[in-house]
Amino acid sequence: MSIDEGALLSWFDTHGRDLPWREPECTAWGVLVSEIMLQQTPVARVRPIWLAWMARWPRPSDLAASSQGEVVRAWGKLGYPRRALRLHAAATAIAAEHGDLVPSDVDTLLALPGIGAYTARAVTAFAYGRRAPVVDINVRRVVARAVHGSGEAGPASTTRDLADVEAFLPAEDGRAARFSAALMELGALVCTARTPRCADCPVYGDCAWQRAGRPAYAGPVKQVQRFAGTDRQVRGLLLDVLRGTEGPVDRAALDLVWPQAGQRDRCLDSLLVDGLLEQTGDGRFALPGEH
DNA sequence: AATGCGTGGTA
DNA sequence: TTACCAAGCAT
Repeated sequence: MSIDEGALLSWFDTHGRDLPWREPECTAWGVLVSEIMLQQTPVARVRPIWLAWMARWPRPSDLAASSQGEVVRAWGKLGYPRRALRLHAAATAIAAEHGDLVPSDVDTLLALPGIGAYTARAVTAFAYGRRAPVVDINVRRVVARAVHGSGEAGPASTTRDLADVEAFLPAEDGRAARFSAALMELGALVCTARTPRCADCPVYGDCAWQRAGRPAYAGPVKQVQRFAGTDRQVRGLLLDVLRGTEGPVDRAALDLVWPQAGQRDRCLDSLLVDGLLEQTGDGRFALPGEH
């Protein structure tokens, strides 16, 4: 079983979103920045930050010339701010080792910080129009349904997931890249996790899940991570204090954000270990490089 | 392989 | 309101 390329691409032409990182004039650096920002963060929240980011740092070397603190501040509340540090590190490596040009081959991209199996292939495909299986949660869900007839994707397995898509990816570079973008878009707009819009689906007629009578998902239930009360929440509150001020703050200001001293201290320490915060000579705390 | 890592919109 | 969900990565 496969996916009808013509039907999918025709649908993509009509219904694909106009996103700034899909514009023909968007650079490979712009594509890379978008892919990092979009890791676990919705398009609507990424768009304004991406626009500001690209206006301020149009090339990797521009970002590399800024401090980590400025980059973390510009990241704002996109979440998972370690991504901002990794992007800064990747930009530094690209500027220093790759002539300020984002690499185009998967293995070179994989060697950069913050770039994994998905992002490396997304950059290869979307920035350079090369053939590479691009597998994110949207693609895994579409494949699970349309190809395997399962209600949702099981646990991720890079090797298996890549092989799944490799099997039906068009052979030619440009067509493969466009096919991948369309497959992701279908998962994002139509073949959604909670309430799929099957009536609007361009591959409805070939969908294995439909043909099987839309059986309920029988695989392992994936645990939804709690947030309230976790270290993630406390780290976010601590970092938000620094984002909201210019210079270093003293400990008392950070003590206000969370009542439990033990957890607070643990989170503060982990932020220092991660390099998201630094301690000044007089014992205060600052974003990295901002003191 | 399972877990930790932010944040906010939606049903 | 709570629970789910969002273009993953590193360890």
